[in-house]
Amino acid sequence: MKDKSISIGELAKLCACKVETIHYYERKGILYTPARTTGGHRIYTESDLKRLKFIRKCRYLGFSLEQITTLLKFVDEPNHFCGEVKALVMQQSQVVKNQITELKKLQTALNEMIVRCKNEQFTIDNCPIIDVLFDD
Amino acid sequence: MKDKSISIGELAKLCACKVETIHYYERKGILYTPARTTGGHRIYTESDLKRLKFIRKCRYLGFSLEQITTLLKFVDEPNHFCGEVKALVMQQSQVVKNQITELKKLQTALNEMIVRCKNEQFTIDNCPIIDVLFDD
DNA sequence: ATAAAACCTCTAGCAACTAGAGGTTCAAGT
DNA sequence: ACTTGAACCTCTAGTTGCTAGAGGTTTTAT
Repeated sequence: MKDKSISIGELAKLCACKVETIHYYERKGILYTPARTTGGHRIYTESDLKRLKFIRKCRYLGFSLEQITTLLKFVDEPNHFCGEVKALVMQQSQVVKNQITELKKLQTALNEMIVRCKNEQFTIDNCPIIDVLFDD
Repeated sequence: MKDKSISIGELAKLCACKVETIHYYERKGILYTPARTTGGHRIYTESDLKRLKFIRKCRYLGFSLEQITTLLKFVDEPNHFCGEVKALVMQQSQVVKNQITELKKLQTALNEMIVRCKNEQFTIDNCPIIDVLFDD
């Protein structure tokens, strides 16, 4: 019997998330509703663990729960092709690329502001940073 | 009279935001409660416009409304120093820097996944991307 | 005068959780 | 067997920064 049962607390620890997050995923239908003890506590299996780890890894990679739902559908249903997965990953890669581009612009703007401030003892009236922020 | 009055709709257009966003900022206390017409419509001034543009620019730069509240306090109150502003900007710069670092890691991971997929006709059972996502 | 656009307030929704109240069950130690 | 405390249960509401809609009033243009 490799399918030993796992409590929700253990599962949370193993996946580095909170118990409430697991509840939340269950409510959202992204995790299967697990078996229960007679007292009503949730009982998870290795396969639930695998699924939750998958979800958490995807979240880390920036996928939305909606995208993850799609990815899991690919996994759960037969007759899906690698290309469908690849398309999703490429889309996400593009999103991340755009985010990086935007953030680099911000970084430049912020750093320019910082170097402008020659004297930290100046009052706000003479603060070149504030001036920049007020500029159109 | 340079202080011509501005309607909320005009203000929204001038600041490239929605009317509801202005309502929201007012509720949050980040914009002053404006004068009203006898009928109850909000009347804004040039100075409100300047303030909202400041807020929007800060938002674009990634500052939270809480941080913006602090920045505006520096502006509104006397006896603040440039150094306080600089500290906030430097903090934000660091946040952005960390975000970029994280996103670059994600980008690498995603791109590695993409190049692994040699054949888009493979079914999910043979999908190396899915394998990666299931890996610890 | 009328019609349409713009405005008003209030409530609820989004993502992806997080936190808390108030109560029950489980596991370990005696 | 009993007790205690940790872990669990459900349910509701909060977070951030808006956005959308209902249902009604005011303003503006013709």
